[in-house]
Amino acid sequence: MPDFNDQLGREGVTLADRVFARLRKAIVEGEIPSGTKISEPELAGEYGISRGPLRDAIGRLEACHLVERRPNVGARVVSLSQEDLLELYLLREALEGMAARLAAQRMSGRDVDELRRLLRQHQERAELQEGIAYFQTEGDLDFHYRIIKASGNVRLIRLLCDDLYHLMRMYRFQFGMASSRALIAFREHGHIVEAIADRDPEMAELIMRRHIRSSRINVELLFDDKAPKGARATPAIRAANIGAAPPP
Amino acid sequence: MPDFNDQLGREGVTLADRVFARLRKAIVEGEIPSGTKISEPELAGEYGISRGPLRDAIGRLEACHLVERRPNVGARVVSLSQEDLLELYLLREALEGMAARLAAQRMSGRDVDELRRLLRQHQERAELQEGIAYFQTEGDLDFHYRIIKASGNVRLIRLLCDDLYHLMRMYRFQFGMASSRALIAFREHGHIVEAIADRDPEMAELIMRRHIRSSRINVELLFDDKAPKGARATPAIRAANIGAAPPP
DNA sequence: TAAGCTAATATTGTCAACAATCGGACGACG
DNA sequence: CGTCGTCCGATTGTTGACAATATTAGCTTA
Repeated sequence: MPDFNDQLGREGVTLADRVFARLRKAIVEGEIPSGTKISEPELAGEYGISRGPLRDAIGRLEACHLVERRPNVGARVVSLSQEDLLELYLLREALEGMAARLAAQRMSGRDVDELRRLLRQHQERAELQEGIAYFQTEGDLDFHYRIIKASGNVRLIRLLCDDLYHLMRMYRFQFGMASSRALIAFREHGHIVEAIADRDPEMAELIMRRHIRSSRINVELLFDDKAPKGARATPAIRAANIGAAPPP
Repeated sequence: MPDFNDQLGREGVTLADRVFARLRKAIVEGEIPSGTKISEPELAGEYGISRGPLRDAIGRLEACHLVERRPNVGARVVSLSQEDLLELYLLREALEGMAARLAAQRMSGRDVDELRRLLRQHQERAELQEGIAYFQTEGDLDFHYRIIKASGNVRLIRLLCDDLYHLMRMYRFQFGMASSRALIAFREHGHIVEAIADRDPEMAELIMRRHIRSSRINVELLFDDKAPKGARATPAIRAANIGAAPPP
């Protein structure tokens, strides 16, 4: 299980660090719903700190694109949208494809074995739970997480692990996308590992990109099913519209 | 000429916004050298503001990875390294490849014409100045900037235009990489536009990736030349290697 | 009655002072 | 003579109060 909070190895020492981690967790896991207005005095009182560090934390949340801020107005938790999720998948396709390519070039034999072991673990769990829980338990994210780390590109790692993956987790919490693709996804993971073990960067990138693209298409179909017409309201969308500006 | 400061359309209204823009410019253009320690009281006095908004601005600089901060110690302007630049190129290869793909899918005919006109402008300037200044005048960045915007993927746009491109500009200011590749790069730009005009996403992505990869290899060779260990490659040899895709 | 303006209120942005922490210098000890 | 411990100065982190701005409620007027 990846530790998404090890921003700097140790957990934050400063107040702003800690409240940032707490807020991020609360937002990602849906404890603070999408579209909620962030009241500085209220939160400051709740966390028992002053507004200074809190503003700092909110600033970092804004940098992660978890809240949106308008000058002299305030910050709101981002509203998740289908379009944004699809855009996110395109980013992942490009970036993680590159990560897989680099991993195939630079990963050590030991780490490949480690990766194989991880997959075996997943297989056991997946068989036990008949596949449905592969995504829910974040085994999927775990696998991707390791590939990214194995790329050795610190900039790529920071970008994906510090920013984008929290967003992915947020989407999963809100849309709860356990899917019929779980078993297929698991097999695709196996193919990726094989390509990496073969030291075939082209192939590793190709499969990884297809893998993520398939996920995106799956989500696309899911949306189309749930929303035959424009006016559908998933829970997240409904929550997002609370207090939000009326659409133009 | 791309406007790298239109973070939110209008220029910042709040103090932190303005000082952030000023600081970013100063850092990118080398006015504040790499590795410099950022003294909060000093800068606050210099800009005539309090430490509050200044800390906010520094926080945003940290989010852009233009400064690095250690708790209870302070912030320093990032030190540019060859490895980091090469990593940056890999990111660009992945992301701008995707941008070119999307642009080929979604760009309007009018915008393609606009892009052609831009290239003609570049050609005139390039012919006048015999190619050397194509990179220096940021015509290159300008072209890439437009492709990215044309992708229509707001997340991709924000990532590349708000963060990575300031870093690229910083590297150009510091390493001054005007190169013999200017004319070749210009021709490659032409090929990219053709692929987009043909509505050939695969091809557009392929060429864009090769284009950026060639730039990376060029920089790599440049570094190797300057490094004392290897034999110096003549410009002819360097030119011969330009654009050659690595064998499969 | 509805639209527009004004004033009150609450929230955000900014400031200056206080507390906590780090880096370096000096001196003591092995 | 080198190394460790301690102290001091300076810088950062934090706090509460002040000023500026946006939102909202109420009032006036067509």
